[in-house]
Amino acid sequence: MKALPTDRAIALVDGNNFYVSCERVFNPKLEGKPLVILSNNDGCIVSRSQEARALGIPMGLPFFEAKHFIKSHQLQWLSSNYALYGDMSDRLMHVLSEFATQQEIYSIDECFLDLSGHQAPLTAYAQEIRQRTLQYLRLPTCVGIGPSKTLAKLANHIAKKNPQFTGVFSWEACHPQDQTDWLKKIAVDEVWGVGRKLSAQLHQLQIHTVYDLQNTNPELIRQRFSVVLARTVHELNGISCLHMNDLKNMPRQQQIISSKSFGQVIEKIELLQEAIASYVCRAAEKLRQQQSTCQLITVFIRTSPFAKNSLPYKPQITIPLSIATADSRRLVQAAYFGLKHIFRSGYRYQKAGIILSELQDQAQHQNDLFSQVNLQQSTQVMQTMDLLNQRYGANTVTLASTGLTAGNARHWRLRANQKSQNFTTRWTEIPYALANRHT
DNA sequence: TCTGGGGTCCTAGGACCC
DNA sequence: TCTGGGGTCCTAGGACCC
Repeated sequence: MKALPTDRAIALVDGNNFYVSCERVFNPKLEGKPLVILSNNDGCIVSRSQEARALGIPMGLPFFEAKHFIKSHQLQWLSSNYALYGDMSDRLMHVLSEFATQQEIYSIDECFLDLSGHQAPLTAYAQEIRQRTLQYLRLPTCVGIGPSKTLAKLANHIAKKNPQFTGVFSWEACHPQDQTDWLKKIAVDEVWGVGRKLSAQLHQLQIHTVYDLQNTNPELIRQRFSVVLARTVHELNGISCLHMNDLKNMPRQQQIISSKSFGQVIEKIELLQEAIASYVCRAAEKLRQQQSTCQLITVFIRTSPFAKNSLPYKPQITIPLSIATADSRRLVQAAYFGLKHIFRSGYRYQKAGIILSELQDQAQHQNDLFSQVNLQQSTQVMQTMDLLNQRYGANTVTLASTGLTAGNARHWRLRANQKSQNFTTRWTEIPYALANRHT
């Protein structure tokens, strides 16, 4: 039994049931009730309150399989409201940023903080962090602290599952024998980077607990699996291999995806075209926001993987662009070209999407000598479009190809039957008392 | 009837070249 | 006509994450 090193300290802070908590901030009536938040299309359950978990509702469950709880246990449900969660996330990250010199935002509801060099005990400091987010934003959080990111994640898991720690667990504050006990108690599939497939294979090698994996030769793991899992073994031993990517040295995003399931299956290419065009427009807007251009666009369409009595078909095609671009019109053109190639009639399509990749910095843009495209004009048109949409709301101006059919008639539109208001991002929807103050 | 969306990284294998 | 190995680059697909 050897103690984990203490020279480095990384904290993982994350919001408890983040989406649920965001909704409860603005609707306290939801407090103490079983509540679930649904994915796009009201398809799956993506966030559950403690009370909903207690009913045995697992993460990711298709909503229709949980609907009976609405009657039997007054289960409350909401469609997801990403504008709200995104905005609350920004606020949370800002509050947390004040507690460390280095912060890496890892997902909408969690970030790493580098606490190396801080005075022990770190658990007290972590409690302070929790108090602050609760006081400023009414968002409950948990904190896990360890010498590597992987151990910090694991510590966070322990903090969350064991109420006696009141939301904070730190390896450094833990006796070496207790450290070992925890590692022996936790299943290997809880480790960050070990998913379903890997854990099944690890079980075959008699590696069942975190402790087992920690004490396997990383070289052997590298040969049998990959460098990624070997790195995880090092991390579990307190040797930090995954470094902090804070905002300053954040690598640029490498691809932008926009895809969605349809409200109902569609069979006509015209409707697919509308959907694809609107996905391209959204992705291209993101592309311009980060001041990039792209060189490749991938289009994919697919039938439902769950449909029992129809053939599966899920083609995709990647179209190279002669010049890197961020012009929605050119991207839509290319996407249509691809769609025509892969489309086959007679199938019931349930989902489509596009991926922009080979992203480049707009500044390094190279124009093709032989191209007829007037770059400057293209940039101006796109800038104007983005500006109008920013000022007057999304989709004020868009390409005709995204469908001129009146709103609800668009078959491919999402279902979102029960969405809360945009409490923090739209003047017209912020809570009354607050709105009054500003008028 | 109803089953999410948006990312990252790595690897194996094919094409091509010398 | 027969016959080789090694390197690089690219892509598709798989695994993982939230």
